[in-house]
Amino acid sequence: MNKLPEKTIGRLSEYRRTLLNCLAKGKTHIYSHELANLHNFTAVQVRRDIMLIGYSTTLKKGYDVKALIDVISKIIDTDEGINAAIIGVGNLGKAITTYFNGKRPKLRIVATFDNDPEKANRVIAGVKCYPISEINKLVNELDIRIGIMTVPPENAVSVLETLVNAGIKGILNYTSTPLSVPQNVHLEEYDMITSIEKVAYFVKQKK
Amino acid sequence: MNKLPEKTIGRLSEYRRTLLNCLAKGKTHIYSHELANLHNFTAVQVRRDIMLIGYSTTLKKGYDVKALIDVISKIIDTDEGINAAIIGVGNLGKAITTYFNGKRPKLRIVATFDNDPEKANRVIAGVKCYPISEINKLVNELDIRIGIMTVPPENAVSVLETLVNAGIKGILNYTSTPLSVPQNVHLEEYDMITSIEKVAYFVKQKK
DNA sequence: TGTACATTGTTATTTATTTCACACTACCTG
DNA sequence: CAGGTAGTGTGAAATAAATAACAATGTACA
Repeated sequence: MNKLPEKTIGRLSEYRRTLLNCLAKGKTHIYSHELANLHNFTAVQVRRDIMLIGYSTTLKKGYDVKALIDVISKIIDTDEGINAAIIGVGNLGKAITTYFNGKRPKLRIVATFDNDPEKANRVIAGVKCYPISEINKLVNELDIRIGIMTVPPENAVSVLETLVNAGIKGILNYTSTPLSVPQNVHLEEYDMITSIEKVAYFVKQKK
Repeated sequence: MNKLPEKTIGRLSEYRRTLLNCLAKGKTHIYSHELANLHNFTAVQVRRDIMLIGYSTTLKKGYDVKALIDVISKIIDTDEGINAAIIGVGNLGKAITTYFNGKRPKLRIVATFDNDPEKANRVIAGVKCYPISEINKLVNELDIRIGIMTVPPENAVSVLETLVNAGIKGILNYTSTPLSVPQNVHLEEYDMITSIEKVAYFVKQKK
C-alpha cells in the first residue's frame, strides 16, 4: 500500500468527507455507485481506489461506511495528528482557519502568523496569531509540520525560506508567487486566478 | 489548436502571469529553462506547451515575452472579456474578490451575492453585493458567465441550481459540498481540506 | 569565417491514470 | 432452492501526460 497514486489520495480525502456525512445521517452501508454519484467520479474509479487501499467487502450490500472511514483514516492521518500553521492573516488566511478548525481531529491549525503588529498576539478566527519573527521558535515549540502560505506575493519567497529553515516538511502555497523547495519538502501550489482562467477557457470552448 | 491538454491550460495561465512580471521588469526575451525554473516545471514541458499553442521563434535567444503573452492571451481570453460573480461574501468570497479584481482585464468580477441583508446592496471589496434572490435577473443583465461559489456547504446545492437555471456555463466550487452539473456546464471543484490532507499524507510519507 | 555550443522543435518512449470487460458471488425472488 | 440480478474485484486496454532523445540551427567567439 506504499505507492498510492496521487489522484487517489485526493479522492480518498473526499470519500472520507462524504462518508462522515453518511455516518452522521445513520447510513451504515454504501454502494460504489452511490459514493461515485455523490462526487463526480465513476463507480469503477471508486472500486479501484478502494481496492488499492486494501479494503474489501464480501457482501454485496455495499461497503461498510464506518470500516471504510477507518481504513482511509489510517492512510491519511497519523496517530498523534499533525500540526499546521497559517502564515498571513488576511481574508484568505482567516477563511481557511475559520473553515477548517475543528473539522479534522488529526489535523490542527495551532498558530497563525502575521507581520502586522495590530494582529500579532491576538486571537484571530479562534487561533492565536504571532509575529512572523517567531516562526522559527514556534515551529519547534508547537511541532508545526505544515505551513499554509497566504501572504502577499512579494513576501512569499522570504516566508518560504523561513519555513524551510525552521524544518517544515509540507507547504501549501496560496500566494500567486510560484515557489520551489528542496527535495525533502512537499509543496502543493494553488492559484485562484489560474482556476478562474481555466474555467473561462472551457466556457469559451463551449460556445 | 483545438484540443489542448487540460494540464497545459493551467500552465499557460501560470506562464502568462510570470511573463507579465518579466515584461514589467523590462525583460524582453526568456529561455524555456528560465520560464521553467520560475515555476516547478521542466524546460521540455515549457517547450512542448509552447509548441502545442503554435508559437515558435526562429531565434535562439529565447521567446519574445510580449509575443508569447499575446499568443497565450488569444487562447485563454475572449475579445470582449468574461464576467464572473462571487456567490457568498464570507472571508473566502472577500479574499477572492480583493485578490482578483483588476488583475485581468478580460476577466471581471462584476457582482457578489449574499443572503445576509447586512451585506446586500453594499459595496464589498470593491464590488457591489446583491441579495441572492436577484441572481437570475442579474446574470442576464450583467452577462455573467462564471459563478464562483463560496457559500456555506448547506446552501451549495440550491445556489448551484439557481446559477445553472440562470444560464451560467462555468462554475468554480469552493464549498465542501461536491456538486454535479449538466454536460454543457463546466465545473471545477476545489476543496481546501483535501489539499491540506494531501500535504499531510505526503509529509507523513517523508519520514 | 568556421567551429563549438546552446537552444529550440518534435518524435518516440515511458509513466500515470482512467476506462473497459468480465469473472465471480451474495442476495433476492418466485 | 434454483435462476436471475446487481454488485464487487481486477487484469487488460485505452487514454492522458511527462520525459527522453535527438536533429536542426542560430549565436558567440576564437
